[in-house]
Amino acid sequence: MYELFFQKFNEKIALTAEEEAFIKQYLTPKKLRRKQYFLQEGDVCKSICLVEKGALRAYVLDETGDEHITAFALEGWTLGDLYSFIKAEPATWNIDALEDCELVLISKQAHDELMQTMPKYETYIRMLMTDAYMALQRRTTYMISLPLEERYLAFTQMYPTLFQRVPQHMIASFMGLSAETLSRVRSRISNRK
Amino acid sequence: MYELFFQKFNEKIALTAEEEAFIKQYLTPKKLRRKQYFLQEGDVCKSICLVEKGALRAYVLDETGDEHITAFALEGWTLGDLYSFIKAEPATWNIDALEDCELVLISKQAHDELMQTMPKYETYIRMLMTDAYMALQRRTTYMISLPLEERYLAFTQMYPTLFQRVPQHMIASFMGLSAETLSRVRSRISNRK
DNA sequence: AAAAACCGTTGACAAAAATCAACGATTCTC
DNA sequence: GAGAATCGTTGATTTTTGTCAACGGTTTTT
Repeated sequence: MYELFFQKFNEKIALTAEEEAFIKQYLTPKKLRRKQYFLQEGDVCKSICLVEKGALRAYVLDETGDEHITAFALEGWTLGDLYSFIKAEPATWNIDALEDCELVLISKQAHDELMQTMPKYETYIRMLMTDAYMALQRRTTYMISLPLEERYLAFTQMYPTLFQRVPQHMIASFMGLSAETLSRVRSRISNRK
Repeated sequence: MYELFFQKFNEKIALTAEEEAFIKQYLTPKKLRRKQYFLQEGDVCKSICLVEKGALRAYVLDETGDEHITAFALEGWTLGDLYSFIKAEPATWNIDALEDCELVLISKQAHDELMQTMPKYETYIRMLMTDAYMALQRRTTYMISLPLEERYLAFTQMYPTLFQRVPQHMIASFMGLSAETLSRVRSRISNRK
């Protein structure tokens, strides 16, 4: 159990068997069926999760009830409404399962205790945050600076697995486009080759 | 010297006078005249900086030579091309001074040594990253989910000082809009009141 | 196994944003 | 202090994107 969680951890910071056992005490497994919520808007995000199996998406609803996808998570990725998790305020994001999922949960309490007692955990979180920030920065830079077709190609290269696995209208939403526009962007790209 | 740097640090993690003195050894002051570069695309970002006085902007150039502003920094903010800084790869961002500036620089080497030797520094950086990530996440969420007028108002509230201090066409660029469109958005907002 | 929901694409049209040009009013620069 | 550059706005036009509707082909649900 928790294979991917510790694989990802060890890629950043090597852990001894004892350290792994220590951390395991703070983790909780959770299974989620397709379409089930991991988090609903208004609730406090009490845990962040790592995806062992399956796929999640995060989205916000606008005033007309339309969904706008803000993030995805596939195997090995970590997801949560970070603002809500850190500040213990109501979440603005909804997170639900695109496929049946196996998750590893770290509760806020577990997170705080690990942060206090285990320097390696803090280092891991720091590195995770740094990587997440760099990735989001790149996404944002592409959003404002690349024309649509280049942006789509850049995103494809940034998240190749994701784009194969997730319906295109969700990719469109993630990019801030209508499904029809993305479909036309794709057809323009294939015509120009 | 370094007043704002240590003020910001102490807001997160309280430092003793000895600890401040220790950190000071790793810092370098730098003055920058308006329009001077802090970083140019293609160079490796060897330092991140905290702004003691003045204002910076970061931008990328597209294939037609147009600028797209990716970030600003006012007094107390930290800025750099993080990806380039961490990975020691050529920067994709340009950073220059919008006003005459006084900066505090942390070189990559200083950063790495502090990270190794001083747990409080790592904690500070972790918190800085976390805050930066949450802020960027909010910006990204607004970008894809809010209609233009609401987005502008949300950004105004998110960065009130910035919006007073920086020319509007740069705000437009930061939001991924043309200057003319932002001007019209603003006039629509004032007319509806 | 049948019905329902979902998916991606296309066409016609409407709405939104970019572009180009011009203007007066600062503000910088020399 | 004069000339040049920058700034924000507005109008006219073009381009881009969203919206609405329809379709055939999946996949899900029951």
